[in-house]
Amino acid sequence: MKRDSRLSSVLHALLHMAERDGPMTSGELARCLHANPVVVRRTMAFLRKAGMVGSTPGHAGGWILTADLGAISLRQLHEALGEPAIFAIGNRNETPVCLVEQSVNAVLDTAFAEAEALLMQRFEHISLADLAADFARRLPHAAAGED
Amino acid sequence: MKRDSRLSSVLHALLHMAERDGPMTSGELARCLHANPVVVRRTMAFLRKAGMVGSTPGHAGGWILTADLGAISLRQLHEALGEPAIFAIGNRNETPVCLVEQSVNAVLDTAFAEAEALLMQRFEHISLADLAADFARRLPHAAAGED
DNA sequence: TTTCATGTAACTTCAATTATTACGAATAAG
DNA sequence: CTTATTCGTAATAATTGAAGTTACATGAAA
Repeated sequence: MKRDSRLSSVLHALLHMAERDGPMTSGELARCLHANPVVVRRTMAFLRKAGMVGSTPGHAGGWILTADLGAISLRQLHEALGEPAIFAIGNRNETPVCLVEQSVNAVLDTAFAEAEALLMQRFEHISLADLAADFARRLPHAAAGED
Repeated sequence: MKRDSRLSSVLHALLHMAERDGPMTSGELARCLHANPVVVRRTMAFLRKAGMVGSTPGHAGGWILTADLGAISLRQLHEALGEPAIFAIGNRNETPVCLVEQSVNAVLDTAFAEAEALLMQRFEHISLADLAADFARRLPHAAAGED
């Protein structure tokens, strides 16, 4: 299965945008992410709908942050992306008639729900500002290194 | 992405086997699971390698449990299946040069690792016997209903 | 008006499980 | 011994959703 890396991508993109004065184009972001510009636009469109970024076409256009780094949590980003499925493991049949399978589903659902709740709780308390701070700690007082 | 339902499948299969005196054929299990007999054999082969079930070919052959229900935990089953990826979400690049992306990966890895640890802890303490007990509670003292 | 850049639609590619077909090997019944 | 049954496994398609690609329309600024 191919894993969804959009959350990882937008975090990377937003942090690069935060270190930039003007807008960044899809092409520039794509080069940072080693990705495709169309995919970048497609993914960033989700964040635009959520009011986190803005885009302007034409000369000197591109993408800019429209919210404070401290006001954007990983959870909000996950939601902005449409809350994609977190787990690659799931029930074979979500609405079984078989009582045995109902027991199996109930037990697995409970365990996965607990794990998801923990993850969302963590995501809730991590903001882009936290990530930026972590990045600053990694900088060995060299010039801001791009990728 | 297509979700992996093998853990769910083998739980369902093992519980049906537990309620049976003799062996169950791949065809019978496939009918229970609404699945394909070849897929059943392929999946059950993992559990055979782990010593949880046995198979015999030919007349009156099929699959039998070779371990106690209380001795098989969800965690052991997950391991027997080769510990497939749990999350459908992941980093875009696992070995980034970019310091920004390293921060992103570190933060996400930590959160996902915590969620995985919780899930594995739950799996460790849930046995097939627990599932069988849950199933018994669901039975409205009707005849053992098959699917 | 020309040039960038976004906005999208319409594909193709990719990855991993699941499904299907086919055939060989082993076991037990007759 | 022959036959029916059942597992073992290889080879190939179907499936699903993200990611990549191509193409073109739209909008903004020089």
